[in-house]
Amino acid sequence: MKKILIVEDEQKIRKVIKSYLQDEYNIFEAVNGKEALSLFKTKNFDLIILDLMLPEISGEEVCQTIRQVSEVPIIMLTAKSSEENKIEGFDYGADDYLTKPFSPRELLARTRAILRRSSNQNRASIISLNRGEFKIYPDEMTVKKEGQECDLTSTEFKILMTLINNAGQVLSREQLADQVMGLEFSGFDRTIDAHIKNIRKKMNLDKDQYIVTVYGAGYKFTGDI
Amino acid sequence: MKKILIVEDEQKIRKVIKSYLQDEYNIFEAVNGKEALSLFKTKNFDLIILDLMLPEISGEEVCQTIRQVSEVPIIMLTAKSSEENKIEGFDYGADDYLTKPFSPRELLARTRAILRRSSNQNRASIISLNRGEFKIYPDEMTVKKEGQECDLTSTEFKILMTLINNAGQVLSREQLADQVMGLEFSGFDRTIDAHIKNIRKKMNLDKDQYIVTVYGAGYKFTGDI
DNA sequence: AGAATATTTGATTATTTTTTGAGGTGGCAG
DNA sequence: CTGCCACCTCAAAAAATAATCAAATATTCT
Repeated sequence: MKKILIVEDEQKIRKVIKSYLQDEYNIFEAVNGKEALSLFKTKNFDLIILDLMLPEISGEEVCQTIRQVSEVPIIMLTAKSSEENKIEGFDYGADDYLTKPFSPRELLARTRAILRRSSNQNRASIISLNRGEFKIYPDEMTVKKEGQECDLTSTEFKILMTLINNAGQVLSREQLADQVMGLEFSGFDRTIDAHIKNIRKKMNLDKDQYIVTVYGAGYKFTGDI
Repeated sequence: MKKILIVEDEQKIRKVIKSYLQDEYNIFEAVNGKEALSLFKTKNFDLIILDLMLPEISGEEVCQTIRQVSEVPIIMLTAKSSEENKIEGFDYGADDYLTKPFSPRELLARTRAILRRSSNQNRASIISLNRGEFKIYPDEMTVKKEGQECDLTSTEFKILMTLINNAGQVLSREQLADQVMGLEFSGFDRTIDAHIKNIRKKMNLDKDQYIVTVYGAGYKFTGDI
């Protein structure tokens, strides 16, 4: 889960932001610039949401300090509404700006957009199995066997990708369910089995080809990628 | 090194932009529309960054004039006050737009994105589908099926173009909404569905023709372009 | 301002996927 | 070899998601 640092002195605003982001992200909080900078040194955040108006060290300073050593995306929250101030403020190296009062939903949308952009830079490329017999296109969510589309559902595809991304490792049904359906999923073991069955059937795999059942433990992906 | 032309009357902004782009690109500057057009005639730019609000000749005019003879990517800068005009910006043939005050880092990110895209595939001015059954005219925002105009609205057209520009890739409803209605849009998912329905109806498409629903994920454009 | 268009929305229906439970299968330890 | 337990399969139920529609808003045009 991606880690986001919220730097905001007003507790109320911090809380609202947190409530909107915590379902998708791992939230850390700092109430002033000093705390922010010391937290920043200890963790690798994926995004920083930074209030401009902070006690002691200002948001601008925090932003500039961080920029000297890191390219982490920064969204700045500014209370100054006059356009003049914003233009002056826009060169501290932030990636985006929101003027208070802002809509938390918009903040969420911008957060997603920025994180998408930064994760898009190393976009997953085509995965080829068995010298081209299978081709997997992560962006397109498709799998082809000898040019013919296998038509996996999104859950099936996610399970397959999880196995591939952890190739060689045995993943328990629980680990797979956590990854694919989310932690709150509390269904039966057989759910994963059913999906695995469908994947094997749709990709026409033998039971020991690529997706191997590890008796008493789970499944693992084997074979050259 | 790729050549970028910045057309902006405010020196301060021009300077900031230049400082962010000059490491990677060869920067040229114009302070008004006239200068821009005359520079444009002498050099083959890879990208033009164009302020909408210019003295003498407006940014829109500059954009239209350039578009009459060239497919060079254009990023438009628009002032917050004319936010309603954003949509029109696309009509003038801009490839992307940023609202002032904007973040220079975001401009850099979009610049890289656009140049990466345009180096891969120089977009045709007319897109033909299924050996001419459909013809799409991006500049005119029209789609014809066997010569007959399909009469898409601008939102519908933009959704279609977004899908085509990312052909093969699955785009979530949120991504589509971000691209087409902007990040501040916070409406319901069904909005996109409704537009897709209209596009399919107006273009008389089957559900698996070109615009494919990817259950649980979004939509994608498939088929030869 | 009023009409015409376009967009958004909420409700309803339709569709697809996911989950589930039961029964069958087969490996593995004793 | 035998029985147990984990796994596989299947099909039906349940849940999730998408399509469609009509009405409410918003926008644009005249």
